[in-house]
Amino acid sequence: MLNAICLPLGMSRQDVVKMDELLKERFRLPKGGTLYRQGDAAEAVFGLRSGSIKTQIEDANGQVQITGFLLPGEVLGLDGLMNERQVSHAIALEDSEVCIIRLDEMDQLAPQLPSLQRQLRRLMSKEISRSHQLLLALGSLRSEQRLAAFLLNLSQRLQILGYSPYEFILRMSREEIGNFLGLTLETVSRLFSRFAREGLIRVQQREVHILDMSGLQTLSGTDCS
Amino acid sequence: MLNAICLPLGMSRQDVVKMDELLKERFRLPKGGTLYRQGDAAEAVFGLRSGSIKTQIEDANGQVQITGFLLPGEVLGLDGLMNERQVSHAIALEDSEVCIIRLDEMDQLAPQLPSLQRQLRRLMSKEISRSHQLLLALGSLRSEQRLAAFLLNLSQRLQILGYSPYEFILRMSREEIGNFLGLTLETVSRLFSRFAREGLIRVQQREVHILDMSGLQTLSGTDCS
DNA sequence: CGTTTGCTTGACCTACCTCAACTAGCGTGG
DNA sequence: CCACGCTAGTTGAGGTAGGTCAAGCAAACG
Repeated sequence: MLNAICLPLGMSRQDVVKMDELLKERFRLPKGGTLYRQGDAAEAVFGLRSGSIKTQIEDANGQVQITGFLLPGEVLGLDGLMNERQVSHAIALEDSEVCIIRLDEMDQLAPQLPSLQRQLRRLMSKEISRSHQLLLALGSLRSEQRLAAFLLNLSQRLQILGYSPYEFILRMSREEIGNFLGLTLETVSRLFSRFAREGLIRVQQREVHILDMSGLQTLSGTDCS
Repeated sequence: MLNAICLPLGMSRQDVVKMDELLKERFRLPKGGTLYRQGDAAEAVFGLRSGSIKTQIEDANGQVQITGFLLPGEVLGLDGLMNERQVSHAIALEDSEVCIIRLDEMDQLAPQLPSLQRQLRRLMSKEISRSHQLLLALGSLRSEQRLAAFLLNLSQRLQILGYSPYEFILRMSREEIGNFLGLTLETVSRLFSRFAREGLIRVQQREVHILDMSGLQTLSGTDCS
């Protein structure tokens, strides 16, 4: 049941049993703790079981870009499989728990578990298209649209996890949101205030209430799909 | 020899022979032709053998974002493996030739060819970190840095293919470059003129000569790595 | 050889950034 | 428990990078 959180999709009963082998290894990560750093050896991917984690890359000048905020059930470390080196940092936004999926173990199980390979492929593909979506946002949406889309995305993912899509706690700071969306913290703050003033949301510190979901969708340009 | 272009890295001799099976299917694509469209069934990935291709996504409002310019030896369609549906368009920038790698065929070969799976994994991982890099560019670089980085990246990839890194023909319009980098065509044009004025490059229409590689590197912020 | 398409350049504008001051929580130690 | 300091967030004023609009030009194309 809980295993489903790690690599959830389309597996037979006995496959899941075999999977158990892979997922036996767990790891607790305190708030602010680093799961891995850019340059580390990458011999595993990680399934987030609880908590939340940000991933970020850093260029030669120390310029940082957050590439994702991960929620339980999501998988990280997929970008490190190219050269078995991590190319990003993964930092816990709150106390978190991950399971470790070692690649060599996975490859040993592969012949008996073709669905596992396909599953990993699907996850990687999803991450590719997710970051392409993000490119669209950074490349061509205006600030208000970016933040609206960000909130809606978060809301949706929390709903999938069984939480209310209408009220939630942001695990990240304004600065982190801004960095992620290619904006400054001031702009993010102003937008929160403005959205609240316009009755779209209610916000108090990191607690967000979505009052007008379809209003946000209209704003983000996501609704007419 | 030419097969190496399709899935090049780290394979034994006999593995390559088996690979041949997979790659027998070729396809010619005229300039402007569409290899696949968003929504198409995705049962294969494609290796670009010659020419160049752009990939782009389109949102509900028709907003387009180019996510990549592909050169020979590079693989596309990796973002469609999530739901066996293409999530992007692939359009030829010039007459091109692709080889087709069907996923079901690949999965059949998988038991005999574990390296193939690993190779695909590496390619997908590379695409993930490439788009994360791109996020960094769109999120936090200034226009001049983006264009400089773009030119350097192109130059590098062409050099790997055996072409001169100092002079090449852009296969894409100013508008396409602008869209890719999150800028307008006017800004791109102005930057080309400015780079030329400053002696960094010589540019005449789509023909680019890089005169001061390290100058470009300094500008892009890539040099001090 | 005219038409179309892509590129350049200029003038102006605005969305977002920068800088700065102020405020609210929140943890810590006296 | 309060006072203090610290960090995160808010808000304002003003500046600027890059967008928009518009005109002109050069290649490419039928």
